[in-house]
Amino acid sequence: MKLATWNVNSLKVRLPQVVEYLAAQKPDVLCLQETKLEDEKFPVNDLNAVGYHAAFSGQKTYNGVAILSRSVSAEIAKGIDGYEDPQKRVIAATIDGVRVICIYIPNGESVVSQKYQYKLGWLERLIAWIKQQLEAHPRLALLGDYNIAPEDRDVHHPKFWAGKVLFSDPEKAAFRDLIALSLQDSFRLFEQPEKSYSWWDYRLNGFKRNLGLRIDHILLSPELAKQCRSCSIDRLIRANERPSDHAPVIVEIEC
DNA sequence: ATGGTAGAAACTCTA
Repeated sequence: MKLATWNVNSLKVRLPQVVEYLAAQKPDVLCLQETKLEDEKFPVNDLNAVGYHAAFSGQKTYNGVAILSRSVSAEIAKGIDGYEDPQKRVIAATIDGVRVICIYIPNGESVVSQKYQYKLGWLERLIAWIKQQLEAHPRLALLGDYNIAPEDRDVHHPKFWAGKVLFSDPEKAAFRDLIALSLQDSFRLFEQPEKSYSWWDYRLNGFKRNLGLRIDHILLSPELAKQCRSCSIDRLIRANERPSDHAPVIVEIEC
């Protein structure tokens, strides 16, 4: 089983690239973030036509998440249980016996911003909810744009980034809290190239200079981690014409 | 690496 995640930064613009990616990788599941589409405008028919079902939760202009899958998804749930949030950042579904949770963690803007406080509060709610979800679903995968680079090796210039949003101590602590729930960072289960990143700023020629951060992750429950055979970042997707600023991350699970 | 891109939508906000 192949599970992937990709922040597409507008599904309207990126739909042709998503269709191409589905054809190339044939993932069983593809989680999307920043679809930036109201549900009425979600391209269900285009995705059905290439063999994928879609569950989605979107809004105009900002945010928006979706789960595309070859098999029909069950128990679709939107948002974090018991947390009213007008921003569409979470969708979950059970697919082929795996609880797939697609998340778009707030960016936070900067550590002095109100949005950073929203991010930290949001993470607290997420962690409490995932703890419950793990009890209910031992085969669980948490995929998405975390907007957190967990370690120095996930950042092109850790000294420059120290204390900044995406790499501040409270954010890294929240990531460790998720790991402490027994989740494993699938990327680090395997040997990886140095300077592996999943996001590069559109500005400053970030991709060409590999000035990136690894902020897109696939965390797996122990049962799934045991069956995980590979995890990689499809960095070449970032070299497309009119690219998203993120590359997809993909895992193979033996099941 | 201390600038300024990309997307959506409206002339600005978000990332």
